[in-house]
Amino acid sequence: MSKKGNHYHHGDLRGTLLEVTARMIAEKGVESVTMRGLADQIGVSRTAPYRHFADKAALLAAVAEDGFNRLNARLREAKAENAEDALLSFRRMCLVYVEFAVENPTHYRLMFGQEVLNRQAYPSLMAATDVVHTEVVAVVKQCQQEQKIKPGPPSQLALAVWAMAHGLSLLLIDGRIPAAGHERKLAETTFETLLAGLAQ
Amino acid sequence: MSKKGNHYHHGDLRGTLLEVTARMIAEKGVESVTMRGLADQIGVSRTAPYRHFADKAALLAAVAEDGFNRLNARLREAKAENAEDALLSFRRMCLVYVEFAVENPTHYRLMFGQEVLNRQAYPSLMAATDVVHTEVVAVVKQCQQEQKIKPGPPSQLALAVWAMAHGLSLLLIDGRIPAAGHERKLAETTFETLLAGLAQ
DNA sequence: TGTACATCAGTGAACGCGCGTTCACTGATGTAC
DNA sequence: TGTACATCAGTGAACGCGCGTTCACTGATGTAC
Repeated sequence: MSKKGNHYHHGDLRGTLLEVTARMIAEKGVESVTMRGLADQIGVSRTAPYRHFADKAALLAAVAEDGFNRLNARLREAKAENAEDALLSFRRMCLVYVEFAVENPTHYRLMFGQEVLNRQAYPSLMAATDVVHTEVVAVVKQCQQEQKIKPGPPSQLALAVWAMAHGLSLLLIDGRIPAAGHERKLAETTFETLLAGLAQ
Repeated sequence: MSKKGNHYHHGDLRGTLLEVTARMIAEKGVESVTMRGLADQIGVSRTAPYRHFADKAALLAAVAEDGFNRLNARLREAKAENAEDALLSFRRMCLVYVEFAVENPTHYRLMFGQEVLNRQAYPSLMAATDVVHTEVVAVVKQCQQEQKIKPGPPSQLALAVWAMAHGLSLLLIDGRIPAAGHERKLAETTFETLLAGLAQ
């Protein structure tokens, strides 16, 4: 904890790397992230990061994983806030999802993009990714129990939801829909349409 | 047309560039495309491509545009085949869309990805992109006229469709859904769910 | 409490590579007369 | 039909850059006795 004056041992370089990488991604996109630039910006030698991450891919994988964890936390939060009403949970989760993407566009792209190839090599990243799917499936099941969503394989119905959320997020992020400002409204009506199809 | 023996003038370097780039993208992904590699593979000097494209970005934009044109052609074809039944047109177009993406994953990613930044600089690319949206809107309108889709702003309903198609395509392409082989079936049931919501 | 030593997070210089692109040029083509 | 010349698609060498990563190293830390 004696940080002052200690320029040799950084204290929490790993954490700082994750943090600064995330900030660089947010500000300038993934392609702006370089191992050298990162080290320079943190004020550490260019080889220091390699003490904490085997290579650049590993660092990006960790950052992507962090993103999934944040998204998952928000999804769970949305669910918990409306624990008594599954359908409301569902609606909130859909919106929260798109909200997250719109607020963290470059990070969202990293999470789903091709910068991290070879995802098999990062089991914890894959696990974090799976949680999204699991959460959606769970809430669908709950809605089915409350008879707000038609019967059928939950994972299949959940897929429709995820596809919609993912597609809408990306179209918004990439500016393919002129929706500046009223993304929220747009997402709402879109999900209501889907929900109507899921009901019955 | 006297191609034989003429090694100086290629004949159709522009077309060949587009073709080979598309093939490289299909085989190894966009990141594998380099101006040098392209020239080498075609057997032309490394500067020759610059006679036809201002820079790499311009080449990729042209390839992306080509992709949109191919997709649009298939959408129109699907529509024309079922001109008498708007709802059938609609269904076919949805499936054709996902089919295209699954068959041309890397190309599809280029079309919607971040490799081509600065799309404003390529008006014809933007035009080709808009056609997708326009086509979907048109078929939605038609379905509304035949009272197969509920009333409401067609472009908004079309958005739900596009988002679903886009999201499903990407999830499939990126292997985030274990669906090897039965993508088609999966897409069908997913779109049916959406369609149920669009009906009424 | 003091010392010896293993451990590990840092350093700094350098390697080596592939890339996009520019430059001054040359060979082929097509058109005007 | 033959020649002069503008045009344009090619060439080949080279520039210059930023990048990820390796190497042999050194300074700080914590633990065993």
